[in-house]
Amino acid sequence: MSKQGRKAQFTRALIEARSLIIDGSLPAGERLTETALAERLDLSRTPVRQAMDRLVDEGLLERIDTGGCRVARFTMADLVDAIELRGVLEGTAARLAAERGAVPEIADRMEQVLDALDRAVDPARFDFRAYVRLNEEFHDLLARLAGSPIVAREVERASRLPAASPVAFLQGQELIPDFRVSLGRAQHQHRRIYEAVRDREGARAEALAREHARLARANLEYVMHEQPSLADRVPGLALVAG
Amino acid sequence: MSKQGRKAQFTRALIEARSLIIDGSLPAGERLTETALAERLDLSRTPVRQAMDRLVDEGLLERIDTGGCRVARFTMADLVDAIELRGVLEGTAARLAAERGAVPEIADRMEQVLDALDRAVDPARFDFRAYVRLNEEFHDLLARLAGSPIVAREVERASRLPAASPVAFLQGQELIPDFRVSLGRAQHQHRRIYEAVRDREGARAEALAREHARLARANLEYVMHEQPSLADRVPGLALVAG
DNA sequence: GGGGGACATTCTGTATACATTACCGCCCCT
DNA sequence: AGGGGCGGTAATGTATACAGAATGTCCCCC
Repeated sequence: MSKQGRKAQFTRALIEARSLIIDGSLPAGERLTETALAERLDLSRTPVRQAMDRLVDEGLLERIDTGGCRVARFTMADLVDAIELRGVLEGTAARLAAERGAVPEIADRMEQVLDALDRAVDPARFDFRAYVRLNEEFHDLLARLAGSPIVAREVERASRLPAASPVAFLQGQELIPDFRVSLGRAQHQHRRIYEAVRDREGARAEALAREHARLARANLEYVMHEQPSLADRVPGLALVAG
Repeated sequence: MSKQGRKAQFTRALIEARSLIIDGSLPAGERLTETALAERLDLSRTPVRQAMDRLVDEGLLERIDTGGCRVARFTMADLVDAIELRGVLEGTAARLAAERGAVPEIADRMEQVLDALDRAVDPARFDFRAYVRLNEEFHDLLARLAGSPIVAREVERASRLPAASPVAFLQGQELIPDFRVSLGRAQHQHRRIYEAVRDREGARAEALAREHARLARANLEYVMHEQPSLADRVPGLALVAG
């Protein structure tokens, strides 16, 4: 048994199984048994079962009544809904932060992140990797800005739905013609969201955060309609039926 | 091993453990080990562990870094947020149903439920048990009205957060002076929500659904401030610190 | 040739064994 | 007397054994 990490086998099972599903090695709709997966990953059934439970929770697997699982089959509509939901929940986080006042330490950090994002999208010293990292931190901070663990938790959960994550399309975006323009637009929205929260404009903050999530939807639609060849660059898009 | 049910032990562990937490037998903050719970429920660790995983997911338990769990400690603010979230998500379900058109079969059933609810709150033939059952069905139908499995799933998840369920306060409500008036008000809102969905008034439907969840908040605040003695009649209120 | 039923296989759900790790209290040393 | 190390105990993580259920398969009978 591996010495590193307290739940090493479980973690490995979770990560590897998730990869298998997301990159399409396990085709959507395929039946998946504990035993088969355990053998494939060379693990015992115990950690594999836990990992499968977790993946069911994440929505990547569906339980079958009789036992065992099936790889979830997503439609475009499902991904659109997942993105919409993330927008709604981030919007709620933003609105509550505006109404109740933002947690000062998180707001401070957010200002730093926004400044850093400005630098990252500056054409003179464009830094894609920095953008990805900072964008992720922005969304994490936004989830926690209202100081509500319950809200933060659900925002983060919604971000784990397939292709709903704020970072899901950044990979593919590298290959989209004017993606730098798109990142600049996103950063503009980041600023406006924070501004609305700071100025206690709850409705505006909510609406802006929702609209911000629409960027992901636009990217989704672009990839699916204009560049289906990029679909395998975006995590989870292999799951989409048809 | 029990003959009845495919996951009888797991189910028993989940239900009994949840009861122990919700009714306060396991005080908030208390450390809870697999072994201890397994012994207490007279089960092996395997189903107990799965049940604990699930309860962590539901938010009733918190994982401890080192392994093991702690019974979650909720504040009033947490319950308020949980209710707010349910309102936001039901609002989203209602708005999307309005924007995209409601699923006809679900809308049909909803009209029947609304008629039945009218009868249940009619003072002449008031029927509390029927109200509880129909109210639950109304909220279930609302979650699915937009025809989005993703949205329905998250609405239902939010309803499982402690004391956030649409039915959480009905128990205690029996003991509140003019609770019949309150039920009538709730039913009035049910009607208006459905009406807005039917007439494709998305913003109105969303706002009404959010406001409807505020009834739960009002009940929460009433119980906590006016009738703390009722707190143990409402599932989950025993978890609230202070 | 097709359908149905008994059998075999496989899988799940549960219990339990085993090794590793964390926890707790005690004692010793300074 | 207080703090730090040390050992015992208990709990976790993982593997595996076993029984019951589900699935399918193969053969026989029609």
